Amino acid sequence: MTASRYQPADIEPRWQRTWLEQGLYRTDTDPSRPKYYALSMFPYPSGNLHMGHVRNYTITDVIARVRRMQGYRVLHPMGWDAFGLPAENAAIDRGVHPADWTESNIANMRRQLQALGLSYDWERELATCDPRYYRWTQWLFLQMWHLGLAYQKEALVNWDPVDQTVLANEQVDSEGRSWRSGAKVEQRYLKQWFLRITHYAEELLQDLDQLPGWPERVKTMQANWIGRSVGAYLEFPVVGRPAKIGVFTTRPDTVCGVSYVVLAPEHPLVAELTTPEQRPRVEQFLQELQQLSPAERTAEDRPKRGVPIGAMALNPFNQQQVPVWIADYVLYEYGTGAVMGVPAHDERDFAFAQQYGLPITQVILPPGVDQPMPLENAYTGPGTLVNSGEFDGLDNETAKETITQKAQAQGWGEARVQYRLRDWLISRQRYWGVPIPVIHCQHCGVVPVPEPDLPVLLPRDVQITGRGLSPLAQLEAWVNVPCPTCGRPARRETDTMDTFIDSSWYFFRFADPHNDQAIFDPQVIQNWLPVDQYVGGIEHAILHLLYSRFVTKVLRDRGLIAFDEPFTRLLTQGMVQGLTYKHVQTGRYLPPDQVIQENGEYRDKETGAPVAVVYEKMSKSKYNGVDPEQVLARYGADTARMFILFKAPPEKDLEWDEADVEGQFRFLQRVWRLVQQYREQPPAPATDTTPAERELRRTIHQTIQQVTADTTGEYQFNTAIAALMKLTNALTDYQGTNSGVFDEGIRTLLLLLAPFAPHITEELWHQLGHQDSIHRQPWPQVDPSALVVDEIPLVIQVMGKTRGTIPAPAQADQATLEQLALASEIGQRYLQGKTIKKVIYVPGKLLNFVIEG
RNA sequence: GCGGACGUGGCGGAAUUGGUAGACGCGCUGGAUUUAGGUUCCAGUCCUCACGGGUCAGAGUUCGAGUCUCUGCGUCCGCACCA
Repeated sequence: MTASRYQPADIEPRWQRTWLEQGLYRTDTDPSRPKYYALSMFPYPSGNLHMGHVRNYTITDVIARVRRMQGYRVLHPMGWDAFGLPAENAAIDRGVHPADWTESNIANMRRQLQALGLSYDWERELATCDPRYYRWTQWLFLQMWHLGLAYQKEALVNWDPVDQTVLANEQVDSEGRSWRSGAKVEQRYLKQWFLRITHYAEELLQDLDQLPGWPERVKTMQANWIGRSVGAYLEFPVVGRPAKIGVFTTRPDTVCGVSYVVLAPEHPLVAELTTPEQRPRVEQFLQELQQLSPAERTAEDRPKRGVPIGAMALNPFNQQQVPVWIADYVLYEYGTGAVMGVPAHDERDFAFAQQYGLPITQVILPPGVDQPMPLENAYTGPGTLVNSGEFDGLDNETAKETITQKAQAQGWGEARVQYRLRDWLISRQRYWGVPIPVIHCQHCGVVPVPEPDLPVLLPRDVQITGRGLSPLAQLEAWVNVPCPTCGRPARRETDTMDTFIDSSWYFFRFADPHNDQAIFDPQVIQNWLPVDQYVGGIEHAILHLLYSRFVTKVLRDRGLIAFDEPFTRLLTQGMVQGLTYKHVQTGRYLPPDQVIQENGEYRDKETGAPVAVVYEKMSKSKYNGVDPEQVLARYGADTARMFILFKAPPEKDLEWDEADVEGQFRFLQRVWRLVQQYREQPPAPATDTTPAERELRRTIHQTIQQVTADTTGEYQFNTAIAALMKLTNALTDYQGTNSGVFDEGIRTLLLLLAPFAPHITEELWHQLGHQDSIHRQPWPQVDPSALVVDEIPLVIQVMGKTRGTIPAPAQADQATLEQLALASEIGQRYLQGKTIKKVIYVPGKLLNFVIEG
């Protein structure tokens, strides 16, 4: 037996070693080439790669490899989002230091990534927990501090009473429970650090239009998150007191319909304005609210509750006095934390007024209605003003402007744009994060750590118990420092930063990863950024992607970069789902070995209960995970990559299916055998090109066209691979001799397949006698002349119905083709004796005969 | 409730954007090779014996609709008292 077998376990590690030794994927910095920056969202080093990672990194790797072959200098780096809570949990659960735990996880995952054959430039690797990196995270924070974009304030935060720690909003589920302990979170007032992302709200919204390469869905989510509303700020003086209640409304046109004013329960004016008679009721109400989680309090199906606080407010537009209430449906964090209640024209106010018997005054008449009628629901549509004094008769859109202008002229208010976006709370009372580089001095206040003193190192020797204060706060030796300004005893900030800050600028650092003089050299950034193609999960549609856009704009305003947006194209890949068994009745998940199949039905092995077979996102608790290492051991990296790219388009969810994995393995085997047979075949002397060869050559160049389009335009790796399979089939079916065209076919197949299956193609390329790496070869070019055909199948339609095709000369004109069609069997059958009214001709494609009757 | 996306064979998915629906793969069926095979190869595989009919259902535009418009049904995702 001469033909060797395809054995990925042999060839893959060998080539991975060679590539690394040769520095094959070191970043090409030749400035004469166009740049391409391909980036996957870097992972949290949890210890093991999962299939989601494999999918993400394979996609970006193919893109990077194609661009390299096309002559671009490609930046394709990898690093580690290495700070975060799981490391502290490991310390608590197993007594490992977070740094050691993280380091060994990184080592393992780096090995796993290398086993996938990903073409990273490992010389640019970075980890956010490295002081050489987080020094610049601290520097970035100080820039924001100097710009007034970082500040401290008292804020309501989520407090987990079991874990004794603060949680970020995203770590609390929709029922108000901690993701880790499952405890109901409480609201506490704590002094926290914030970044003023709201300063950029308008620009973050507007610049979404600069991003045609982003999925519409992500842009919509960001726009909703920013939540721009146009309206007015209006002031209601409190009767008998100097205080004024400011409200934000999108409906200034309804101001004469105000029948009460509501403050959020947390509003500072509540204490000041509550009358002695009302105080007991108010305090009881506030206490009741304390018992509820934020999620419970704001649940929409909950009846709205409130109490009057005794004070009256004056509506300056009609001089009416209306009561001031507090109610649970008013959010302190949005707008001014106070609203005007217009029951007739706002659904929430309507419900509230009905419940408490407050007056409902209609001030907008729907079109075609000429006098107020009792309302069954709030009327929120357009109309004409009534009961509004001087504004009666105005259409309500005009009235919005007129009334806002009057408010402004009289000093009662102004036009205002309000955003839903809140400032970014970055304080974390945790150990494994970047220390916030400030010092609190009794005499000088908050003093930033001077830049030469950076980094503020995270001390190694700490007790991590998950109880009590932040671990850093307990390290007296670390906390106590002299004030940088006055030299007197002062204390370090003991909060660390949200890890989303670490990841909001890492893509800059990859361009200049070893710079120890600056966060980066602006020249180098200009040379590589923005990121041309960013790939990651949809779960970051808002958080990471919004934060990164914000930081980019800050750096731009600081004069360090000259562009507005960090990621030109964004691809959000779909989930990888596993075969999942769950009880039909209970929805409980079952391990595969607990399930038996009989007569096509799936049942619980023990109880016989019916079991549903579905695909769901892979997770330990669902017993549906597939370990990448096992797949690699069994089929090799090339098969895993091919499967994951072929099974579904990149944005769609992907169902892991062992049978399809084997299908890909079979395909690579076919390619292997094809090349082995080709090697054994003696080369034939040159002859005239046969029709079969012309046909094959056309297939070759159609494949080049298809694969090129699918890997550089709209990413459709599944159809690219389908085209490669077709080419393989065509080469296998080719009955001719070992001709020049066949040579071209084999060579082109390997070159086009190389970005997808880098190992087998490299091996076969060398077996064919090439010395240089296939991954350094230029990308095949389409020869337009190869696509030209002599004869086409012309589609014949009658009245729009396809009746078949006839072979026709490609160059023939319409009249000739019509003659051919009429003379053909199809023409005889369907057109004989009919009157042809009209003929539609699509050049090179079809003839459609429109006939009488 | 609001916003977005989507509905194509037994399954995953194709269809140059208005021009032969079902590429490619999985699965399945039959055959061949093999000591054997969960190997490989060959043939077939939308439905129908056929005429024909088919892209969730219904209507519309068009010579022609999976593709465009409207209505309905269904699925998925995001937001959810944001004034």
